[in-house]
Amino acid sequence: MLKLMDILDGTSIPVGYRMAFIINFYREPLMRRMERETGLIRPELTVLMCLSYRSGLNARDICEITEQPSNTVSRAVSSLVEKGYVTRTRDAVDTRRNVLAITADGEAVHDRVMASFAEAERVMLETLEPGEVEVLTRLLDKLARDVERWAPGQPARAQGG
Amino acid sequence: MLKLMDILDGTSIPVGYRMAFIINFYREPLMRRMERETGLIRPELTVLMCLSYRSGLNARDICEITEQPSNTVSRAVSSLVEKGYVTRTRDAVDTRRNVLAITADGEAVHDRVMASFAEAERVMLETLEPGEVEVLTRLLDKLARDVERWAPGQPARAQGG
DNA sequence: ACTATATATTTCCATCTGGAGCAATCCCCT
DNA sequence: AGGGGATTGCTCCAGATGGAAATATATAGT
Repeated sequence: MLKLMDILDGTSIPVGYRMAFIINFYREPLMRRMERETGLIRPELTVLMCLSYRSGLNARDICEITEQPSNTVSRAVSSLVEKGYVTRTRDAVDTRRNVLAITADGEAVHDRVMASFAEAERVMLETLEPGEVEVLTRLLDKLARDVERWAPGQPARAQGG
Repeated sequence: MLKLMDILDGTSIPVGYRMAFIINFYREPLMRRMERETGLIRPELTVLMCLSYRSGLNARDICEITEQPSNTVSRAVSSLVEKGYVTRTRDAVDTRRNVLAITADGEAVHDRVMASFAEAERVMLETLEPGEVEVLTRLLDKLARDVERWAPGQPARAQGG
């Protein structure tokens, strides 16, 4: 059966296409499962990840870290507050700010989701030798670290997964 | 400045996350530029790519090749027909079918878009040694070819880029 | 103190996208 | 020939998402 992968085989974007292809089959199903099982959607996970890494950020900080638009972050935060995964308290000094913090429930769901992603990655990488995984990681890291140079100015969109 | 990449550094999904990160900064800006400059959106490019590779497919074929839902393909085809990039003619034998073909204009815009993607990839890969690019391509291909084993049953969503 | 500007967050609106279901057509079997 | 199920393509609707504008608050300059 003809698959997109075969069509792409002949194109002049061997790396970009394979990566896009792999990510489509890695991230999207995981996102769907996360949504089904936890009710979280992508921007919400992104916010949880940021707050899990560093509590006390505000929405603006998260916008800058993740390069997501402010309305997306705002919605995600509101939803997470409703769900009890995040607390939002007005900053006494600058009352424009809302200081955000992850709750114990939020940490729990975050850890659960991340563990399932890790497991999916483990399965995906079973095809490769340990040495190959190491090389792949190193090369991807090199590209990712260099993003400022090659990314066309404007940032990306969705994160997570 | 703290970036998502730094947060991800500590997670247990080193490969998936770096790939997602890279793709976000590679594909999404290219898609935006394509939309701005040619008026095409992602599913439309996907259809053009299929028809450029093999003319005479119908919408169902494209659904199966790209694993996109039928309504997405249907919309893309209608839009492409309106734009003059694709022709749609009822199959005389099976009048349920619409036989699709790419036009000269369609080929032209397809080639233009793909060339710009290739150029972006070239720039992105400048960081790596030629040998590294080769290794990276080989490893990604290994993963992509193995997708049936590790992908969680249900397919992905967006293609292109 | 007052105005102008900057910043944080939210709201409004338009678009993209997928799921479910529908209408037309075809194919197989009797 | 005709009925039942499969196949093709499309429409309806709901959700996710971003751009731009609106709102509220803070800060700087005079």
